[in-house]
Amino acid sequence: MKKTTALAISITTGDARPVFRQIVDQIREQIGKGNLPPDSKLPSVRALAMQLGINPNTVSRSYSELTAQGLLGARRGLGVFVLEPQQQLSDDAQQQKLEEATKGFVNEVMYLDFNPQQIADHVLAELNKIKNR
Amino acid sequence: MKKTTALAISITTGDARPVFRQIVDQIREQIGKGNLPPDSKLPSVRALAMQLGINPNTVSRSYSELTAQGLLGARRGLGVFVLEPQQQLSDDAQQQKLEEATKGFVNEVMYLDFNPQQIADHVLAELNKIKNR
DNA sequence: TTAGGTGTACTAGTTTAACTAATACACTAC
DNA sequence: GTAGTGTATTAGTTAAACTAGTACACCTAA
Repeated sequence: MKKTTALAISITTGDARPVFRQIVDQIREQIGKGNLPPDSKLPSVRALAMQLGINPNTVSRSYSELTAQGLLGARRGLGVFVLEPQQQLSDDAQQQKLEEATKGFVNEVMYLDFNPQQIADHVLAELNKIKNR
Repeated sequence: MKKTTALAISITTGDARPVFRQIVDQIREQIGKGNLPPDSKLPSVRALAMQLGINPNTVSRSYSELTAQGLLGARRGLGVFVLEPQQQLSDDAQQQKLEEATKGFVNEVMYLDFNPQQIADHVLAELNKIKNR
């Protein structure tokens, strides 16, 4: 039987993001870094809920969102697994997503005392840390 | 007497961001693009509230936040003005802000079918559009 | 001095998203 | 049949966001 991979995530009180969003973001990050390879099994919604001290429905919501994004696959009676990377969005939708994300990011960093090249280099460095690219 | 600069912003229903946050972000963007040069006068909280169909307290909240960020200066009886750019954050706080913003951005774009260089180039292009850098 | 326009602050109420709790059902492997 | 798994629903609570109303302090022009 498939062994569950430990999930090194936590909830931060004071984080502006809702709890379910924090879970979504951290799991994406773990997958992106290769700490959760395809086919690995995640903790059950009840187990992760106990680990994080939250309600199983909240965990289920996070898993549902990641499933909708194509990162996870859930099977009743069996559990939740990391999927092989597969693209859910059309080319247009991806371009739009990139535009939107970039706009938000630029809005956050535009007034910092870094020049554009420094910021772009920093983004490139962080992206290059993601193993599966 | 100083003339009020028209403010080309709007509220988007369905946007996940709260209304006051949308206003903050759009004013930052207008300033960043040079559409609101230093010393220009923004609409009063009552006028902008009417323009956007929201409560003056909500506008006041947005203006307060931008004032705290050092982008705007408010004077009772006179109005709200764009300030000369000045840095509010220490070097460490700026570095931290860049790390945090980059992490969020990377989380959003990591699974798109673009390579790191493409994404970094796109960020650089958007940053170079901001005139005051 | 007054009127009109400006920002700021407070109280009270409403709305809505997020979360919890409980429960029940469907699926799977043993 | 049992234990463990995901999924869904209902009901309740909490807190953030927003509105409405009101009042006060400041500023300029007349």
